[in-house]
Amino acid sequence: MALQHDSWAEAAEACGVSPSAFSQGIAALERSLGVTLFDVAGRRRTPTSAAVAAEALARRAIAAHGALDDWATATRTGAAGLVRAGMIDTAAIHHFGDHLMRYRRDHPRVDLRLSVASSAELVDNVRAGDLDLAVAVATSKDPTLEQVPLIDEPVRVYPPPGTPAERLSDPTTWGPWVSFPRSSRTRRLVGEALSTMGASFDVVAESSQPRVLREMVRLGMGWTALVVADAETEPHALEPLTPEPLIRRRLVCVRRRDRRLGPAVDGLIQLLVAAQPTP
Amino acid sequence: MALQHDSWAEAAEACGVSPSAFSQGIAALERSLGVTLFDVAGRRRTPTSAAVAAEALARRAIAAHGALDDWATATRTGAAGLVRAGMIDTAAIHHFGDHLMRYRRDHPRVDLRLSVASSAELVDNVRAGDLDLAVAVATSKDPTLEQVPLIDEPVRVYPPPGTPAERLSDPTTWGPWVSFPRSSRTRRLVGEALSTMGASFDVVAESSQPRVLREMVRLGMGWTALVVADAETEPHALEPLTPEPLIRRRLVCVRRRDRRLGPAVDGLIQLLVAAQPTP
DNA sequence: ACTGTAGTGAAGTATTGCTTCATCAAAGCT
DNA sequence: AGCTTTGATGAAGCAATACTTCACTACAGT
Repeated sequence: MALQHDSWAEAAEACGVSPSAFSQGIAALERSLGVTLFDVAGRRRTPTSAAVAAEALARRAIAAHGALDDWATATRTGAAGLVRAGMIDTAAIHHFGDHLMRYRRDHPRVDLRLSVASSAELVDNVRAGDLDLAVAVATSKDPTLEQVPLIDEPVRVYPPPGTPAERLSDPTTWGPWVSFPRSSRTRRLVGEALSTMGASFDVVAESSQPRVLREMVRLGMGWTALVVADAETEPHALEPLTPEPLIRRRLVCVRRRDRRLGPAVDGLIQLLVAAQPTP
Repeated sequence: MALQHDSWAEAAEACGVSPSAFSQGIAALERSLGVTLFDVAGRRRTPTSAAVAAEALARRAIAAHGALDDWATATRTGAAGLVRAGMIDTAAIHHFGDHLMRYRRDHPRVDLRLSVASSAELVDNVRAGDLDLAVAVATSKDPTLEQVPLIDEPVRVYPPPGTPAERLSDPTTWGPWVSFPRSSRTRRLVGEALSTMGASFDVVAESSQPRVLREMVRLGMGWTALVVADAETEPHALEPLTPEPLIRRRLVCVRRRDRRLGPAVDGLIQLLVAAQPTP
């Protein structure tokens, strides 16, 4: 601004333009505003009282513009933005809980919203565009979705405590079962694996919460097949039938292929793929 | 903004430009910000989550710019601005008090600052540029100042109550006097008038306040010559020697000729010159 | 009075933003 | 499927804007 410079030419230089351009610019501004900003006394230009008021308003306008610029650079670098992420409970709690905390701490200007739900719901939300990314059990091929593998989790079989040893070795005698609700991807995978082994998979109790399934097994309601992280954690950890997993459940990061995500989302995804699975 | 319009072309029309220009403009904006604002799905353009954040910031910037515009029009019409006015006490109280109140009421966005002082001080301040206008006793010709006449005030002679009748008719027996301080313009004018009449003008008591001079006369300390509005108002109004005025004091509106005043100042001046002198 | 200098106007030029026209791809229709 | 319609975009051209350089005027300081 010209208010704090003594000479017209000095102010022009501060603006980085020639004195002539500065003069023309001020004249054009006065014309467009219809307000005289400077009194002319000899070769001296004295700012009018109107000029100081105009300067305050002009500074606010410039600051508002600069705020947009700042936001743009922050968004460009991934320091700011909106990230709508979804995770299944195991991922949110066991595998990526501290990663999420760390991301939150390192990116305070990112608005990270996490929703925990079942794989099916998460993938549906990603498809609808309500979620930017989801960590879920790998789904069938879908050309509109991109799935990058994150973690392979072993799923083991857990009989109720006190099950006779002869039943343990014969899969046809396994069951009955407690498992996730019918819509669960894991339940479907487990069911398929048991069928190929010749075992029945009659589910006598359901819950979406691994904690609840674990307690049911402890109470003798039935067998279950769970991810190790869900089954063998205290309190009341279960004893696996064998160390060998029944199947391996693959957790992937799902996102829409057509949607260009912001750098903030990319940053979170990179963090997830770089994360070593917590054993 | 394009966020609330369904089609790209519709938004372009709302902006008053061709669809092509709109497309180019958005592309340029995305390029300059370095942030993708719209996802392209088929021929559909879906605003990114970044776009809604950017829109909020952009609206603020536009509003700030509009505020400057509003201020400019307000200033142009005289509805807003800064007015630094000066008046001698008589003008501020008797002649223009209610005019000032009215102006304040009608122009709430005008920052009106009134300073009451002697004519000499006021004119000095106008000369220095610290006052935009002053209502004062007419001064000697000064090419840098413009003086527009406002009011002619009669100045009458007031003897102390109980003065012998034979002294009243003979100016050479008038006096002694109480009057304004030596720097006062009115005092000088009165002194000159009395001299030409052959009367002495020995001042035995001074005050810048007409109220005080009036009381001194009532207490018999001496004669005075005052503007009617100052002398003949209750309480303790004085009795004039004759209805004919000794002199007429001319109040003028003084302003610097070289300084371009804002419309707010012009409005006040017009109000003053249009004001009928309160009798 | 002279001279240096600050501010301004005029002419020319580069950049910007717009329009029109052409092109391309996605929807919609039969 | 094939055709047509339509909406977004790129290219060329044009107008407006903002900047530069250069010349000029008038103030200021010796």
